Amino acid sequence: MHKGKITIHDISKELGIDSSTVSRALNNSPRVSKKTKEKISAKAKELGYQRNSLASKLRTNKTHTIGVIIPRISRHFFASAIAGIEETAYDAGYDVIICQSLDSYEREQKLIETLLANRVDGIIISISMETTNYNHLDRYKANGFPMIFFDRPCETEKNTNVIIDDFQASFEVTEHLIFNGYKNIVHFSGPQTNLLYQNRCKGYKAALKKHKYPIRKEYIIESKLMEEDGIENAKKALNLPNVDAIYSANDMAAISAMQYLKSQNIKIPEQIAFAGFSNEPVSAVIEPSLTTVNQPSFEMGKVATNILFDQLNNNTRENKTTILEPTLIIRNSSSKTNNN
Amino acid sequence: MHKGKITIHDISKELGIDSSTVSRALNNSPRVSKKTKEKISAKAKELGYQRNSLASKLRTNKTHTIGVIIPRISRHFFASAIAGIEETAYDAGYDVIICQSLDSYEREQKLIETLLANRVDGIIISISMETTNYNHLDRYKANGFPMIFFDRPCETEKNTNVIIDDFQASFEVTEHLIFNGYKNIVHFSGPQTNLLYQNRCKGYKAALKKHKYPIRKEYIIESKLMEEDGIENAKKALNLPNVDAIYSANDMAAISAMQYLKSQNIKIPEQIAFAGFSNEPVSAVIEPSLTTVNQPSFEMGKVATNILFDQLNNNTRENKTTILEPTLIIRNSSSKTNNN
DNA sequence: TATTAAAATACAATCGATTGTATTTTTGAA
DNA sequence: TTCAAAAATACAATCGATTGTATTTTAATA
Repeated sequence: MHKGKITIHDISKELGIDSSTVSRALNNSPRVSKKTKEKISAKAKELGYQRNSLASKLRTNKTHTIGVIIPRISRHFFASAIAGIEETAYDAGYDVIICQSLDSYEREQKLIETLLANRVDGIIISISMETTNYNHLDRYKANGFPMIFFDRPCETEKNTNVIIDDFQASFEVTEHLIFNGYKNIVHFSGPQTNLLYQNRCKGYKAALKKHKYPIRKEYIIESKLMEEDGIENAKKALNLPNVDAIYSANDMAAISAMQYLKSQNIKIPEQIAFAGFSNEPVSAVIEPSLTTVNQPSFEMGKVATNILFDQLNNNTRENKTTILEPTLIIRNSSSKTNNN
Repeated sequence: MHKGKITIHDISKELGIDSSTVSRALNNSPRVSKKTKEKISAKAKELGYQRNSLASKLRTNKTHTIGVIIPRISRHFFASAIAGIEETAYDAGYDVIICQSLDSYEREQKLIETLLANRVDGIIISISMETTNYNHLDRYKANGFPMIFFDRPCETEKNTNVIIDDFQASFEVTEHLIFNGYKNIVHFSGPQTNLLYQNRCKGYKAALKKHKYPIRKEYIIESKLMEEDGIENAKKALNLPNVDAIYSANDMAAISAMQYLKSQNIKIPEQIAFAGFSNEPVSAVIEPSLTTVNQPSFEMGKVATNILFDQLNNNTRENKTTILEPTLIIRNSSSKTNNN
């Protein structure tokens, strides 16, 4: 048997009913009588008919598909956001195509092209760390396609962003460390080309400033915050004088830094306290458990998707930024007492 | 501006060149002169032409897309397998559509339908835990589409599977525990409808048998091995006499069980030793670090994809099972001595 | 029964790209 | 310069489903 051989025309011929009627019947159009519908769907089943979505999408110019581009699916935050996106999308009868940019600009560009070529109805994207210009996105948006940014906002003028208050969360984490008596807090920051990491860095600085602590450039270590960066950063931190706490802009780097310091017999939090960001599951398992910030990832996915559908249904392209509230999760890595 | 408005016909009109020539030029056909190609691609760029893949796929009956269905993207094993799949696929000029079944049979069924409707060239799947019949898959395969099963094999007669030697790995884990002096080993098993968990269970039993240890039904606790199951299972294990080790058929349940036991002040591995399966990253971070089995996930993805391409290119549908070798990773949760 | 409105179905064009065949243009050899 | 071969381009059908319009059938009313 050949690939997806059966078409509405096969059904049409077998029954002597025009293919337009077959199409309408399969789409449950009121223009087809009940009796005919039954005959058609019975025959469709008999022949193993499987609609060709490509043809349908081509004709209707509607794919009922949204594209999602994220840095990597293995991060809990993104996996959870995708869950939120999929739930909302499937309820609305939309399919979701998940793509990972692996934080590569080139790949992100290609993915956009592919999604464009496949005529997705809209895109939800968390831009890659490498992305510093937005030409590839502008071109897409110029076509009038809706595009929602989440987690990592897009800096250019008019965009729809769904983010958390990174500044505020970062401020709270830092202040939490300060309240617990830590004075020389190193910050592992991400690429400053990205607004998200800029904001987290600003929050850190603002907290120091509020409490009249000095802001020292060398205490801000910039990297891509991958696992290996955490170790490198930890080494750098050890070479700085008096460091008694490290606040990492993501959990990944915090975890590997902690592992490294533990291997060097440095006590956490007694000698160096820790805080991370994102609440990856592993942060609850490591000892001491890692103080971090929980982002409402699932909700973010839902919100982003709903906004996308709003824009699609009302054919508007508003440029609002929606800010969701993160929560500080205090665990054992950041308090001098009470460490079980 | 309207959606993806520019077509080859627009270019055709503007230049007074037939659309067939435009199409050939854009596909770099030798039938079009260099000069014309240049004119066309310049105009295409100028107009912001974006090929409509849907039309192309419809016409050629080739989508250059493969579908991947896995239980969940958040599992490290699957994320890593996907990396292997994507790398291989992209090198061959194929797109990949990732879908998660969330271990639901119903969802898996729908996903197959969607992929079918979108005429993917082939499917790579790790079936859901709930899946016990294969009608939805058979129907797909009956159409002559290639389908590769990985990790969780398909039991029905003729299939192409890429799996690891679960029996052997499980046997080794269990024997490792036995060698370390553990005598009453509980096994957390997954749904026995799934060959994978059957094999892991068999390996466990075989090791006990070899060393003349009794196989006790109540020592085999079956569940879906989710996080919450680990806790439940741990409670059950505590009610059994003399339990001194737990071997869980996945890391997830092992980790949550360990966390629970630790909260009950039970010493690991002194009182109860642990071993898991899959080598989730968290298993290296928990204390004590968890002995587990590493599956060559990335390689599995690559192998599965290459087999798929073989079948596509040679138009064969062989039914081989490829078995990859897992490795036992011995950490601190399973040895009575040397626990740092 | 005749007439007409409503319901059901058929016809035909279309979505955008591809591709076999036909035609025109160019090139090169005689 | 002439003509065949080769190169370049044009024509037209096609993939499978959808949809506006036209036609036929059925049902309802007078």
